[in-house]
Amino acid sequence: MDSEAPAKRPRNAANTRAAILAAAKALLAERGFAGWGVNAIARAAGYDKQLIYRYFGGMDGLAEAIAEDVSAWMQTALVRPDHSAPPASYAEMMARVAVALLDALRSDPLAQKILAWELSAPSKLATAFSEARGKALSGWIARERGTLQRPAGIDAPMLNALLIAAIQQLVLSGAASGRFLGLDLRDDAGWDRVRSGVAGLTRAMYR
Amino acid sequence: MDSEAPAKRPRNAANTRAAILAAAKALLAERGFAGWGVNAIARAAGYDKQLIYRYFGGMDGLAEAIAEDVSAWMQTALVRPDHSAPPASYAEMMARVAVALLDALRSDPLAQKILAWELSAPSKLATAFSEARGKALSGWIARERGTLQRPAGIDAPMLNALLIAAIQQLVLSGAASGRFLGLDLRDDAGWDRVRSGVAGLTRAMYR
DNA sequence: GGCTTGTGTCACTAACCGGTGATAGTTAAC
DNA sequence: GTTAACTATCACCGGTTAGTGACACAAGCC
Repeated sequence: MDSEAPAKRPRNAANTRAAILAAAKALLAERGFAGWGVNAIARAAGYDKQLIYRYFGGMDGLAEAIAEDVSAWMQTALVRPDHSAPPASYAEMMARVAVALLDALRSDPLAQKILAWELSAPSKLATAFSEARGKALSGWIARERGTLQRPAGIDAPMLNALLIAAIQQLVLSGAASGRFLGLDLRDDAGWDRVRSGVAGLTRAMYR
Repeated sequence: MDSEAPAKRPRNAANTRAAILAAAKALLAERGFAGWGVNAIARAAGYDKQLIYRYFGGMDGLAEAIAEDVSAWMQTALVRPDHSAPPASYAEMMARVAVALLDALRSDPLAQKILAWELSAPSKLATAFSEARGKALSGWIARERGTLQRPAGIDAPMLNALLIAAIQQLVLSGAASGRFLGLDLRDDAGWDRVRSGVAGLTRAMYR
């Protein structure tokens, strides 16, 4: 019976730091940034909040650590699946990138919460993440583009920004309320419609 | 010298109610929903928070009152300026609607904060406002469309939703951080670029 | 053995939050 | 003038927050 023993954990600063970081990320992904603070995180991690100050220097440092973490993950996540045929045109390439971004965002509640945070309040985590995301995205597009000709006479960066903005907004709205204007974003059928809409829109842009 | 007199205000329930409502809206528009609560609102309005409970039944009622207020305003705000020529094509119509929506949203911090709130947490104010906004928008488009032919073979509601989603996201990002991906949204030059991008995109959609 | 360093917990503060009951002051009806 | 209803304020409650100082314990070093 070890039910009475206070569960002697081995003391290890690295492990503890990682556990706090994981708990902070999980809490942010689950419940968003409302009520995201030292008390809740320490409680969820099972450690005293004092350790958040000791290992991260407070919430700001913790937020930075999360931003680094997520950014690093994103750099590796945004890649074309091996051996898939390279895109035949700029329009085709952007259509693929857009749909891939949509699916990646939709399956990542943590990124959603950070994006929503970005829109609600300027913060260290938000801006750091925003810049990292921008770099990862443009690097991804540049890699995918390869030697493809960018269409002439068109403000392609602007159109791409509009496309990505639309995707972000739809993912955030879908996660928050399950719909956007008339669209039903609660099940895969709705998202299939969005995917084909995004693909069609991209081709129309660069036709 | 009335500097010592406690500024005897005439007692008037209607005035007080309006003052509280105005303070609540102003506070929400300025600082967003973080820290938006009875204490801050009562302090800003210059009345005791008890009156919020008496006149609105609490924060929920106050939020509903704001939603009604903003919805009513929106119904009247989304109209084509008098005597402007009716649009010649569906594409032209949607381009105008999109740019008008962009400008309207951009000049309304309160609507921005409510939209951002919608994305962060489901709430009565958010959902009520969301539905009202949807109705106002579709009504507006229907009115503007008049007898124009909707393009065939195209999922127009989907494309319009993407367009509006992009606009919303850009306005929110611009207000929060002044930029989106590579775009600079801090001054009118950046927004001019967005406007022409939106107009071009709309025409490309419905070409 | 003793001692230092690192790890983790506890207890406490001051400030804020939403919410409520009692009370004072004003107005209006009678 | 008296009384009743309305308007507004105050003082407090329990709970939560961020942040800090003091303490207990473990590991390793000498």
